[in-house]
Amino acid sequence: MNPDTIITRFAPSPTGFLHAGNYRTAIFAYLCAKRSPRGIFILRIEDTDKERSKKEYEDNIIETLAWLGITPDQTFRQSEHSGRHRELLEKLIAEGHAYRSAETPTEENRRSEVIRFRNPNIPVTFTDVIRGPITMDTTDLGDFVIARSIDEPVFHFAVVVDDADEGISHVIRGEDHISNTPRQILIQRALGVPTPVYAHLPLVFGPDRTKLSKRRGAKALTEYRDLGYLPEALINYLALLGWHPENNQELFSLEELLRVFNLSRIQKSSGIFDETKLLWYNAEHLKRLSSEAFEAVLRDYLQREGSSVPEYLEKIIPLLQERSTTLKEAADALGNGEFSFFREAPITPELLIKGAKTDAETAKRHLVHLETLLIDIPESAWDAGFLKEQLFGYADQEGRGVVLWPLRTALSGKEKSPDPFTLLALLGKQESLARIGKAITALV
RNA sequence: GGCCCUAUCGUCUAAUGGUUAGGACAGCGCCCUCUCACGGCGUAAAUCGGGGUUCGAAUCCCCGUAGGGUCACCA
Repeated sequence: MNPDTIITRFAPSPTGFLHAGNYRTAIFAYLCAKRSPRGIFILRIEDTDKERSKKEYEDNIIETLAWLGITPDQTFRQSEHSGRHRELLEKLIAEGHAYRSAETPTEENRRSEVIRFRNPNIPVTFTDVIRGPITMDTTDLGDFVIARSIDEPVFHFAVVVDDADEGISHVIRGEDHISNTPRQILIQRALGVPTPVYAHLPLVFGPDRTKLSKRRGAKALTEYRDLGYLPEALINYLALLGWHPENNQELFSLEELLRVFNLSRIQKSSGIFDETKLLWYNAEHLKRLSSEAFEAVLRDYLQREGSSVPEYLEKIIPLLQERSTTLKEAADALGNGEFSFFREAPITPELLIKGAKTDAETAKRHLVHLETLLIDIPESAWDAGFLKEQLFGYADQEGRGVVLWPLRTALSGKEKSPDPFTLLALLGKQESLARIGKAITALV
């Protein structure tokens, strides 16, 4: 094995939906492994807690990782290794590093016998890549439990065995595991397996500065997909929450991250998950897409949400792309929002003059004049640029607001919309003239 | 409480003994503009406190303080 090859794992327990902080850990572990030659990233489902582990959660983890594009090279389930756990447990007992211990069953702990580790009661020092050397006295751990029975290893024992068997070179996990590390090192020494490199990531908190949790409104990551976020945006945001490149670059694709990511630039202090900044990343990544790619992801999104795809979608893709910060926003704009002008333009005399600061008579006069100008423009020349050329002189001369506001509202039926030239081009000559005619009538 | 970790604008962060403490998001203002969005420009905003060390400290050391983690037959 190449000594530069890094093998990392993401080892969630399928006992609930994972939040952004968990996936940030996965992203860092993935980047760390994949930056090295032939690096391997392993997904290990830690399902030793049989009561609380659920298939539903496991599926969600796999689905989310796939959506993010963080593909594991191998996937294990910890329960698959139970034979190996038992074997090493027996070895430890035979060698005197562990022993069967008689217990008095209590309300919570029903067993009358468990397997305990014979604690040498020594200080253990390990070097964390992010924090430097950390020393802890293991004495107060006592002879801790490593298995509920010979066939039911506890987390601390199972991780050590699996990490060793899978050849994990770097353990990248949350800071909440720092105090677990010394006892795991004790087990490693008893087993005679190497101690991996440890990198304990700072935690991610919610805006209320408390640990991210479902209870406090933290979303399962798939909810962001449903809200119209791009996986690229989540990856980019999460990677830069607690890590920073050497320059000021903010926008990264996964491939770009793979080129510059480095464990040594990870922050020591915990960060706060900021949805506002995530939204900005999403808007930026949406803008970076080619219009073909944008259309494709939007169609996917509409399909997944069960929304209909309007026949004019293709025409307004550029507008949608520029104006949307999420795919949901684009979908909403398409449905009943600012782009519904494609279906209908409900006008009232009030709307037609509202922002023009003029009276109905004047607005009508301008619309009539514009109508005569437009009638002469052939369909073959009917594009936004040319239309603006033809009409802008008049608007400039008469007052832009007083001319353009009635025109724009006549076409869109809305106070807020794209500019009138874009609208004319989008609607086509026939529909545009029909709407202008309607507006003129309304102003009588 | 014991043990452990952490501490720069509201948020994410840069600056590894010498900078007017830099950037980004959000905020605010201005410009562009018929409206909305985009875009451009600008503005405000921080080294937790106290002691050292040093010619010089955001940076190194100590003590406080604050926040967090962990003390399971959960992971």
